[in-house]
Amino acid sequence: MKNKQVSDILEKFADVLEFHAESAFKINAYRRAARAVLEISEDIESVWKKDQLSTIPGVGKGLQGKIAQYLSKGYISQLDDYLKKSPKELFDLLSIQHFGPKTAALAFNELGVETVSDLHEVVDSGKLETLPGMGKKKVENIRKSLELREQASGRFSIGMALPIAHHVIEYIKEKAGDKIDRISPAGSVRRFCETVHDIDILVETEHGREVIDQITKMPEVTRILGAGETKGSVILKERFQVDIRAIKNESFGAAVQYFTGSKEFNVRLRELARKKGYKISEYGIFQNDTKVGGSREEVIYEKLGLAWIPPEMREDRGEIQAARENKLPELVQIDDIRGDIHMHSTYSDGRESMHAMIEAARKRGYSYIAFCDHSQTTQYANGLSEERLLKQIEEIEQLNGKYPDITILAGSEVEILMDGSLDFSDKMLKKLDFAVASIHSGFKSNVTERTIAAMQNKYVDVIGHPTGRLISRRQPFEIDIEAVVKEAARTGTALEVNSHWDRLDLKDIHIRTAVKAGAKLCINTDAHESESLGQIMFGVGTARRGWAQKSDVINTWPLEKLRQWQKRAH
DNA sequence: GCCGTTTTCGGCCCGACTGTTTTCAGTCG
Repeated sequence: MKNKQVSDILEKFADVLEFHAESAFKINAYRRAARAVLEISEDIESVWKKDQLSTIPGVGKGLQGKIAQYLSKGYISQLDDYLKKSPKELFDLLSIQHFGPKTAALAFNELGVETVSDLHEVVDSGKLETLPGMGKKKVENIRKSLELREQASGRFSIGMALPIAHHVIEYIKEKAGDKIDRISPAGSVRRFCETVHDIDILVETEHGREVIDQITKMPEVTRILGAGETKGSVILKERFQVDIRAIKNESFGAAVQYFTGSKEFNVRLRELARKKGYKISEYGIFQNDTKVGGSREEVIYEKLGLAWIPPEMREDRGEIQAARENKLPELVQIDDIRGDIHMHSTYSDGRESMHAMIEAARKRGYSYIAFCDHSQTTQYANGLSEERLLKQIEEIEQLNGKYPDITILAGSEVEILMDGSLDFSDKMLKKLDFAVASIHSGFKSNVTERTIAAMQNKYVDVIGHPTGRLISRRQPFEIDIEAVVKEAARTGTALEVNSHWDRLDLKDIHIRTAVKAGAKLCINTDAHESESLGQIMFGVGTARRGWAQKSDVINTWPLEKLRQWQKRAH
């Protein structure tokens, strides 16, 4: 699957064009195409081989040729020509804040700045400051960015960001509750993106300066990037950037809409607004310079003739069209989840007893759960032998007697072996209520075929974390999602949406593919301690980003329906 | 470079902030 590589090279092409001051519209066309390539779940190489590159939105004649050249030869000659006339570390240079393409071109042409360390040098020597249009403050900003670049690391997980956002919101409510009205997260946190760059929080207040002053006094603040009347920006714990904006009542809805994004979504929405004779900004929606809305987000959608679009869908993936036709899906919600059917206990590598996990599940109001501890070949995770699994089944029977308000299912996270077989016999699997089949080794060997083989087993209900990625440190398997999804729909096997913040696997666009194909999903936490059951919200958020409805998700169903659905039932 | 329920040519989202200027360019979101 080379979609990521193709997308990256188109982004780089756009950067280079920007450096060489080509038309902004042309640059934008490259970026749109880069994004579109990433959005399709089909392998770009097979699309190309079928001669269907033109079906990708934003890919016309010119880009088709470039993508084809990249896929067949591994380079784009026109890009290479540009690169010859560009700084060696152009892409690193452009990633520095306040050092955009124009400044980079100036520094390259006048001072021969080719690398980040060249830039360090001309900043320190004062040479940069001598260039036309440059001054003390500009150079100082660049110097700060260089410094920050060394400590801050790009994007971090929604699993870390959301609790921080909630913490900041609680802090503001506590310290300045009397000065604020509404308060909301915005940006990628509100959209439940899998990773975020910074945390945006909007506050409705008439006392912007005071509220923002409060934020800068938070004990976790390690650096104040700015603090004014309408905007404050701080770094928490040397890592997380939090931007707070103080908004007046009459603009709050427009601001929440605007700062929630995504950028691509906003662009589309504004295009539509323009066509309908409106103009929208973060201050409101205007008709002939008269403000016709702004306090409430919903009004903007109403004026444009759209159903309100849930934040998780705002990615310019067809949701505006759907909202126009009143065909938005009714997305699955966290309260729809009736049970978590992939969790671990001290039987394998969980940190808490079954008893503790059950108590936590009851607190969440679940009506059923399944223990799916690791199976015998997963030695490193203290996987269960048949003998120990039988013992666990027995204990679960007793626990069911003890807890009449929740049904505890005996399951296993059974291993998909190198040849596609499972590491428990059918005879053993038959004794269980539920089975999740996963791959934990042999990441590079026939993953698609092995997964398909596992789905053909009548005792396998769910494929666990189907692509195996770890967001912070491991690439997904080379797996043919289209093929897996098709087989999942055909065999009646659900695909897991693993809620762990570092997995979120399946990811949003794959979920969308699955839903379209009629495959079922199962949103689980894979919890190894009771506290992690709360992570279900990240799985639900990701499923919503994939347009999943309640009916698509098997663990929103009553237990009876779930049992009926299982292959083993017929 | 892409695209078409106003267009096959002429459009392509919007505004704030900053710093450098004396009317605006660059950067960012």
